[in-house]
Amino acid sequence: MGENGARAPSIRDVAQAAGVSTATVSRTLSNPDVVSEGTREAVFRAIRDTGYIVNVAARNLRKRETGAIAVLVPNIANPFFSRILSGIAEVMSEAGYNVLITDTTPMSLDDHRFPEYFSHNLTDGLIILDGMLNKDLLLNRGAPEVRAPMVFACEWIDEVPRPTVTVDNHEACGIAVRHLIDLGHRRIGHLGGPPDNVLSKHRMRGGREALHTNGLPHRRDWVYEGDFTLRSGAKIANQWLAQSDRPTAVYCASDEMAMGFIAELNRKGVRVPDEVSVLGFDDLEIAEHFVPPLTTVHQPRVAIGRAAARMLLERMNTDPRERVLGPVPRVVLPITLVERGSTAPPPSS
Amino acid sequence: MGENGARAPSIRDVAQAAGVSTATVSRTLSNPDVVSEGTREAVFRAIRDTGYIVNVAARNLRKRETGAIAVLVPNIANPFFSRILSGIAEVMSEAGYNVLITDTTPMSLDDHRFPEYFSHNLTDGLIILDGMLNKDLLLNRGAPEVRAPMVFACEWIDEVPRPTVTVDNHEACGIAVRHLIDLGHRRIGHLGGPPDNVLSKHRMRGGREALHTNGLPHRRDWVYEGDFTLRSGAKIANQWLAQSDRPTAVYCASDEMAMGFIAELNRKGVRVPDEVSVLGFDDLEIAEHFVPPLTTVHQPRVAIGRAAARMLLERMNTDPRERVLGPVPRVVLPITLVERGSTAPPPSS
DNA sequence: ACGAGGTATGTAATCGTTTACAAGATCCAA
DNA sequence: TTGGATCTTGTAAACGATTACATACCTCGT
Repeated sequence: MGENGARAPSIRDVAQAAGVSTATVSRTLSNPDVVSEGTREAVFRAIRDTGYIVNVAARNLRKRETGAIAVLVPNIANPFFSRILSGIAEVMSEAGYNVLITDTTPMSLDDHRFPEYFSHNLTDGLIILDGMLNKDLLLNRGAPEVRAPMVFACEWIDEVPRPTVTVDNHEACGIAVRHLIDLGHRRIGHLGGPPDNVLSKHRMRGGREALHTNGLPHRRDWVYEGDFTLRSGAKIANQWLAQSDRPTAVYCASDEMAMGFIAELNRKGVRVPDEVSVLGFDDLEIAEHFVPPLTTVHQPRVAIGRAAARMLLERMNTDPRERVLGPVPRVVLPITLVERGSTAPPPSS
Repeated sequence: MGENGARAPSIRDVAQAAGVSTATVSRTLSNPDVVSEGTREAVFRAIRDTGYIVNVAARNLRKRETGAIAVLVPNIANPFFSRILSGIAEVMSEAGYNVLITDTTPMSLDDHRFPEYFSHNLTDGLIILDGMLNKDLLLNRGAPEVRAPMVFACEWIDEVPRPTVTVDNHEACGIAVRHLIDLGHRRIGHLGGPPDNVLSKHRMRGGREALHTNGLPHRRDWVYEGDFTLRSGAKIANQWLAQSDRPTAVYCASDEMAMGFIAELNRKGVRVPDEVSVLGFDDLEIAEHFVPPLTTVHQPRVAIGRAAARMLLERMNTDPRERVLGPVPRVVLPITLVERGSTAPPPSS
């Protein structure tokens, strides 16, 4: 690697240039008030002259903290996460922390580099948005009280008991289904996410129970397996079209699937909501601007981010022993159904 | 902070448990082949038993490299960036690097924490997707040969001479406008991005020149100022509606604006492309699934990410002196127009 | 004039690794 | 048996900051 003699100026160079000790330089930087005015000026001038930037690695090593947290996102391509990240960034940067985002998808690193994230010296804490991480990696890594505290948001892993911020996915889908029933639908299907995903499971079950409660059938051939993406929504549209006996309404595990579904139907000349009602989940920015505007379950995404950040902050400030022994807080944020244009009474047929 | 006696096991603990020196442990980890089989096993066992995780801060300090790069994104909420990030992550993790993403929006850090990113000890390199960063912060920070190499992608800053990966925005908008002209449009408007953004400028000018070349007017009241977002597209729709003398086609500086524009018109009962043609820019995932499917300028986003990553890798491997003295490479990737359903001949009126 | 109390600075240990160098062991050819 | 190679391991010096502690210098009341 391009190693040659040149080195970035260190605190020593600054000290020398300012005619003081390194301790004084350090103090000037971290606590300007304790040094005399003359010294302070000399040090700042020396910093400017030398072009000094603190060596973060050295500081982190010595202080045993980094001033940064990491967010592990399953898929940055999913616009769902962006607002959550905003919420996190907002609270965290106010608290003086840097926020580093990592996509867990390309993590072939998994076994190698991954554990280092938990080592309390790359970051001071972790917010995990990915419920599919290897749980052994998360657990079997030495005493938890010496590891960086972590909290789950949105998704979680049942076997890993950590603080969690979620919405009531179960309840949400109950509300969604009830909305469709209120519109007069009796034949209700579901576009689900990947079957091994926690959210998929809860969303599926929530709807199923609501159907049961209302004496409606939960038909196997009316639940379609997708993966939260636009593309899978479009694919399911074709499955739906191919059926002779179809639901008149579907509720989806994500807005993207709902939109992919609608777009593909549109292309095939089937109008939403005239011929079939579609109900989304997430309330992405675009949902309101889609054609037709999407009826969907609104998740308070910024609030989720903020809550997760605040919870992490709190965990980072509690004694590790207590953190391990104490209860595991869980906060559940309220969702709301926002009715727009993609749902309507079933075709009178 | 929750500091108590407990400490994560260090390499010393492992060495003791395995009955070897710390040097041997270190070697076992970084280069297993040089130690004898017995030792290797003992060390690995000790690592397992103690739950040891390497202290990244200490390693970074000593090795003077971090094995990570940072990507500075202006706004993660913008789905445009996601595929670029995938491209970057792909080649970077293959090269053994971690990718850390930071949103520059909430960077009140700006003056304080920000420069540390350039200090070659938080990351080994930088990919900057934000052309609005403070250029003084980027430049006036000591000798460039001791700072982390950086490359721009998508956006850039003229005053900061660094390698760049872009598309020909100017040309792209020429093609866009020509497409509209070919369809028969003579009254062509533009939804632009923030006026101080590099991309906005180039996209605007490219279209204007094509209009000139074809003897068509570039009317001030037909260029609308937005900020790349859905919301601004919707706002502009209302401006358009309020005009008595309107363009019959608009080309937009982003897909989001195009979609916001279309959705708002739709809500007001104006159909696209029947009454007005709309041409986007970016070719987001959703563009194809929008109703109507968006005609738009396709940016090879994954390729952009890959190219930027490869370029950074190359810069990180060239001698710092040479890097500073040598030429500044620029790669321009080809764009294509993808014709879908949001453009059509003007209303016959 | 003296000591207490306060302020400003310096000295030096420390954080947990990596690695140049030295040294001990083993092996084999002469 | 001896003298290199070759392998394996240990010793100890970095890396560049922070901070507990010591020290020197003032100020001021008595």
